[in-house]
Amino acid sequence: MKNLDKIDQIYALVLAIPEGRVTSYGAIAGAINTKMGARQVGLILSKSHNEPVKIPAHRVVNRNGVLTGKFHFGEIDEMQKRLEAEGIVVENDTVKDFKNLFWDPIEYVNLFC
DNA sequence: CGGATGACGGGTC
DNA sequence: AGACCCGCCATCC
Repeated sequence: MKNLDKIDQIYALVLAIPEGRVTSYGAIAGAINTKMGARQVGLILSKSHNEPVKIPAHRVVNRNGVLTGKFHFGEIDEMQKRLEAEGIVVENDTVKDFKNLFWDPIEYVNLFC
């Protein structure tokens, strides 16, 4: 993890999010040893669609469980459809039962220490 | 080089 | 609960 570029660390964590679970931008930023904030994580993910590797960026929402990145998936409801395809209930652009579906990336990082 | 911008978050009221 | 402000920093003119 340490030798990877910050962007690769973000990608690695997002790729590690299990199906049917979600996390937040701030949680990812906090799990990585970086001075970057949650905002930068969102900025990186906004470009992730150009990457050769498929990044499940739809599993990343903001701290309130709101699908703030929905405008970057082409179709306006593409993000929501991908989440619902994994069994996640989305109501009014917000992940239902977000607190319970939340996947903390810090636990994943700790496995490699 | 500097100001504006943004898939954010924490704090305050 | 919800509106608001302010710090954050990579990126883009």
